[in-house]
Parts: sequence; C-alpha cells; structure tokens
Amino acid sequence: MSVDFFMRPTLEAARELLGKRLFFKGKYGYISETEAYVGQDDPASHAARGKTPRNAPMFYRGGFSYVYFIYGMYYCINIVTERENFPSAVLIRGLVAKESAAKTDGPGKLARYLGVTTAHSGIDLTQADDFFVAEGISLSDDKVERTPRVGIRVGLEKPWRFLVKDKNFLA
DNA sequence: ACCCCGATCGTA
DNA sequence: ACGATCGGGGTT
Repeated sequence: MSVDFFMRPTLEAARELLGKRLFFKGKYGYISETEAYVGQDDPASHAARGKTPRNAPMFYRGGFSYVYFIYGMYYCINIVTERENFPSAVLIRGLVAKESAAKTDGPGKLARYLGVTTAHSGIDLTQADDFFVAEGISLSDDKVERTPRVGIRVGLEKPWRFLVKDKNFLA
C-alpha cells in the first residue's frame, strides 16, 4: 500500500485494512480485526498524554509502524495513519495465516507469529521490503462488524473496533 | 529512585 | 476470574 492509503481518516483506514495482507520477513496473514486510535483527545490512545519516546511513531505521517511491549510478554503491532503530528494508528488485532493452524487470533499472538518486536517500531511500511501491507481480499460492508474496542477502560462509547464476521471467508 | 499498571493470553 | 511478567511513564 502507498502513503495515500494510510494518510486518511483512521476509521476509514481501520475498515479498509480488513482483508489486506500484512507481511513481515516472508510470513503473512490476512487482517481480520483492527482497532482505531484517533488523536490526542482519544482517552484510550497511548498518545492521550502527549508524545513520549515509546509513542513517538504515532506522531509520524501515515504508513509507519508503531510497536509496543505490553503486560511483560507481548508486542502489539499498529500502523500509523493521517498526517504528521496528528497521533493516530490502527492496532492489528487479528490475522488469518496461510498455515491456518498458526495461532494468530489476537494482537499479542500475531506479533509473536510474525516475529515483530519493538525493534521494528517506527519503520516506514511504504518503503521497507520485508515489512509492509499488500492487497488481499475485498470485503463488502455486510461482511464487516463494528464494536467497542477491547482491553481498555475509557473510550468504550466509540465503536472503533472492526472485524470480519466470518473468518473462513479469508485464508 | 520508586511504584503502579497495562490496546494480553492461557488456564481455572 | 485471575496470575504471569516487566518496561514505560508519572511522581518523588
């Protein structure tokens, strides 16, 4: 995907990322679940309290990776959206891998499957040749469901989680 | 320097 | 329902 794909409203990017393929060092999967984190006013966002060394990539222009370490054992992969200095990103929460036996039904599990860590935060996915998003399966709106985001304690009134209703349609 | 807690997951 | 496990970030 090109820079234009990511430099647009985050909710739109989160919806459109469903069905796309996320590649990392030769492995890939179809994106089946995403969440949008939009701007400093989104209380659930890591950027809600301003820029820090960890969340700095969220302030980059769309198309960069933002990877963080959580709960002492997992990494979570985000793709930055919108313009520079408007902190926003899409969390990749679900993947359907080629070897469908692979356990990639959660943000921590899919990062572990791909081998992505914080060493891969702040990378330009529109330039890298081993970490990028490519076309996949196009999904009509009737195959997409929206719900509140999970694992957070604030911002639950926003239906900013997007998921593919029937994952069997991917793969 | 210290302390609390988290955009999770597996097991109970 | 809860414990594992540790870096980040706010506070001192």
